[in-house]
Amino acid sequence: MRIKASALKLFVSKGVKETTTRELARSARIAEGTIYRHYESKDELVRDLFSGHFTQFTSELDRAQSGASSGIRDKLQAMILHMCGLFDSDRTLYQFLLMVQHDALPSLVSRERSPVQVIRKVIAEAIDRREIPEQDVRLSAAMVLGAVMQPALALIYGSLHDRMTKFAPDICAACERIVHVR
Amino acid sequence: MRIKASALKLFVSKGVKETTTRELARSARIAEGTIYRHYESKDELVRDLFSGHFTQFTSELDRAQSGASSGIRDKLQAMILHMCGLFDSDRTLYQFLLMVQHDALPSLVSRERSPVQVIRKVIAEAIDRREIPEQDVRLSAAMVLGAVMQPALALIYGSLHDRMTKFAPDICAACERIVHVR
Amino acid sequence: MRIKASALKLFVSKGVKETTTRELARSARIAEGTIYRHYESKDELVRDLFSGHFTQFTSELDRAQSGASSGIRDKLQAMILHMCGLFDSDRTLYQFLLMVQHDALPSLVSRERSPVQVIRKVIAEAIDRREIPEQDVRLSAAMVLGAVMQPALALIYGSLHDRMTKFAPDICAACERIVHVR
Amino acid sequence: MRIKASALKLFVSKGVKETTTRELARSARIAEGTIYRHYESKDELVRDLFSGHFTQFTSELDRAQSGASSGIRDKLQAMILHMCGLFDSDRTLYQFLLMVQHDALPSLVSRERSPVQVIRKVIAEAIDRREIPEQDVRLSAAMVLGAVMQPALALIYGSLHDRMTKFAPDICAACERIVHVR
DNA sequence: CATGAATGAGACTTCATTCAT
DNA sequence: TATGAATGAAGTCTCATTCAT
Repeated sequence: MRIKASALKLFVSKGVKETTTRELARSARIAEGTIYRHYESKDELVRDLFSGHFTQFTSELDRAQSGASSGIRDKLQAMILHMCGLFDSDRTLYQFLLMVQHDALPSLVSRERSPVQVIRKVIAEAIDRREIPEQDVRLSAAMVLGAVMQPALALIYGSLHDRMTKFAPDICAACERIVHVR
Repeated sequence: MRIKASALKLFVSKGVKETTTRELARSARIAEGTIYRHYESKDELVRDLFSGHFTQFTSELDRAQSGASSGIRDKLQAMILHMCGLFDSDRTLYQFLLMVQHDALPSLVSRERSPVQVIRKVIAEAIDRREIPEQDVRLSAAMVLGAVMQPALALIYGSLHDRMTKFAPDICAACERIVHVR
Repeated sequence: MRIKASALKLFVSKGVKETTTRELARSARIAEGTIYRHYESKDELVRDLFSGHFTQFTSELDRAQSGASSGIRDKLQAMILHMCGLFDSDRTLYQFLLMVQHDALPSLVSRERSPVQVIRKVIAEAIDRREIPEQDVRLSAAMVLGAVMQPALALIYGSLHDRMTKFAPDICAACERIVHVR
Repeated sequence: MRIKASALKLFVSKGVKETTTRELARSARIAEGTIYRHYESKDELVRDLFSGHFTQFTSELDRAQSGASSGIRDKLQAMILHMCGLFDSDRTLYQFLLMVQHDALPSLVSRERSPVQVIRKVIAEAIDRREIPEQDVRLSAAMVLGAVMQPALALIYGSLHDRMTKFAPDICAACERIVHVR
């Protein structure tokens, strides 16, 4: 729907609070009042948008991982490629997902089913399979996620250039080393 | 000063835009108008706060690094210990620094002198010294920073517990592997 | 529109700066915020009001003058009658026009097309037609305008009574003598 | 005193309401609080300033008039020269006196003893002496005042140039004709 | 379902005045 | 008596939300 797409773009580019309903309406080519036919409030729109995309992204990440062959190397690669691919194809959505970690949004998001959680699972299963040594799964998952997210930020703020997919191999290699593959 | 401390706490805990001057004044135990004897506007207060702490943090990180012996291992460790130590001693300030990367704040901050920049320098010098192989310095620095920042976020949002310093050794080890030490 | 009428009245009776948006809203029987759906700021409202009325008044004065037969006597009379008539029919508007000369409003108003300018033109043309002797047109126009404006002020402040139109004949005669008619 | 001189200048150049006590203090090279050692309030300062200068000006005008020989021609000339002289020597003060007629200041000023009142007296006495014909003294006095004030405004706003004294002879002649001298 | 002018609570800011030093 | 930081009432303006059309 046009509202969601406009809202996403505006929220990402100027922040949620600094996006007014007036701008939102203008950008979606609808009247201000019309927003309230679809959402009870601006807050509900925000919530809907965030949880929808967050849930979907988590599912996709999980699907990418489970679609890969059973080694951690392949699973890590699948997840990282998925994230880099999303960055390159829809940077706005990607940034939006990044926002979730910050602002006041984390409250909106379940800790149960989240990207980190998927990464944790992959690492935990690899440990179970003795592919990698015992380690603090939560810490490793956080570091892996960080090693993907921070380069994305660098791309966004211009200190890194090119498509993110180009960096995928190096990121994969680094993540393998983080979790002690081999 | 009481204004700065209160502002920092409020900005971190609820966001800049969602902190009103009224709350700020009440929290600092001053009248609302008094804010404006110290800062021209709320915006100026934000700017002052952000750039001040950001600059200081960057300098401290640089000092930590240069104080360490000349190997990259020691320098990485010094920087990571510094960041973990700051997290444990002043989590509010640390979170504030995290905000700088997101929101609309990055605009306030010079890309010239920033934490990543310090990390980049350390890596670049290690390459020059042949301690570690050729690599994309910008990418490596981003991944190292991510491997420190993301665990901090996990601590903040409660998926990781304990003092951050306890994780420092593991983070150091991971970062060394990221940049191919040995 | 109700806003303009209320604003005019209040600006005239208590001054621009001393009229608050709250009073303005109450007087126009609208909400304070509604003002800002019609004008970008209080300043814009002031500007709009002033320049609009000033321009219109200048045009009317010009029309009055050009509608009269070609002698300076008739033209002076037409202009003076127009001004006296306006005073009697809408004293508020007249006072508002007086304000334009003072306060800080003159800046808002073009020196190009103004009442004095119309009077100057009438005098200059009469000189060209040899109806009246050579003279400093700018000075004469100023004195003529003054001989109309000051009695209006006297009426406003109560040292002169009656309708202004009653004084028109005497004012006309005085103005003719100012510019040396015959 | 420095306060009065600074206040006069600021009030004239930007208006009373738009001059802040802070500016006033800075301009007078004193602390803001010090103003209140000399005046109970900003309002009192305004009142003091206005009525003081207004009274003094009225007295001077009266003195100028009574110092002249007994014909109306000389008395008019004396008054007009006095006003032109004041304009040329202290334009700020002159403008300030002009303000009195407008803004909300008239309330501050007695109708009893004012410049117009002096002019009225001169005209009334000339009528008594049969120098000039019967006429509406209040109207004539207003027109005379207008014929002096409006050129001053023209000088202030730049549509007339030169020193005002240069225009005095013409203004005198015009005023004589206004009141039917000869 | 759509519109968009109106609303009014509340945000940021200004400034005359006070008061401890 | 002078200072100037602090005050807080009041001003201008914003914006999510409502409602008559």
